[in-house]
Amino acid sequence: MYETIRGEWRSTRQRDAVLASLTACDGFASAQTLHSALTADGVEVGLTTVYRTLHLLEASGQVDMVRDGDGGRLYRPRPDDGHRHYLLCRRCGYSLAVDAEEVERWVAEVARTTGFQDVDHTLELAGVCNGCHSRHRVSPTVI
Amino acid sequence: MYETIRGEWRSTRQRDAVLASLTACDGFASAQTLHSALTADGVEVGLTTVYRTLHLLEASGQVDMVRDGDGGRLYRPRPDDGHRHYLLCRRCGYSLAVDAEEVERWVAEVARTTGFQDVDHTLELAGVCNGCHSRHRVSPTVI
DNA sequence: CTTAATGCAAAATCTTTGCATGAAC
DNA sequence: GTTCATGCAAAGATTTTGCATTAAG
Repeated sequence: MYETIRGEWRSTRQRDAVLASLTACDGFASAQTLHSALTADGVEVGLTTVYRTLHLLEASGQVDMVRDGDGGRLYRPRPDDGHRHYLLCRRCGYSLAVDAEEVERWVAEVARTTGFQDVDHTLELAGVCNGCHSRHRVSPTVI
Repeated sequence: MYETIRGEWRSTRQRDAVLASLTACDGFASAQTLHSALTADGVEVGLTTVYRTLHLLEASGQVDMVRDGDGGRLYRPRPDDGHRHYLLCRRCGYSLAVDAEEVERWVAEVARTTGFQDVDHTLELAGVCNGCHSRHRVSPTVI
């Protein structure tokens, strides 16, 4: 398992590095991307540890996770005020946090009317940002 | 590649079987689930073909795809009136189509205000249905 | 006949685990 | 010193491809 049953986890060089790296690259990054970035920077962290750390960070609410178009996991440090939704650019990977208050309310309403308990939701938006659209047809990048 | 560049695709025993099987099991099914079901029914279809057929069906808008909690793909025949969103029960896999008109409008508005082009969205709701909740704690099943 | 679909086995991803070693506290 | 974290290599799971064969139109 990934977590200490309960309580704080230890602070280690690797965990600090993963979080730092994730914070550094703004936008979303996958476990593999982070691992490569770290390695490129000469920071030695096992890929396994990156995965485990991201799980921890996600479970403790310090990072957000979204899925890319192929079901892969992408992470980003959580802005600071909880649950967020993003609009990602399909071409350049640029991401924009959007205010989804309206959707939150809608979800609550759906939960109420259907009688489902513990309803949670995932919502992801993807499009082509202004920049990419004007300088039309950039070679497709990450995400 | 999966598709004939343009134009109709051929009707085959396998494709019919996949679609029939997907239609039969209401609720969502994964490629693997369908393949097992078909095999169990004595219908011989390669797993590869199931994958390819599902891609085709999705691309042509005949089925909906959602992602389960682990990024796997689940498919279901599309109800008949386009784009749909679902509320899935985490325990039993029961699924309910929900009217997300409001969300559609919200997405359009976001697209407009951000200037992003070709914005599309994924929205998934998961909770615990009434049944599962009352007969509290059923062993977690699929999905 | 001509072109597309099938199915197998093999590859490619991405992610998780077993287990011995090493680092925190 | 205990307990937890690391990292490797290996296993899993899911999805995709190469290619020869078979079936559709």
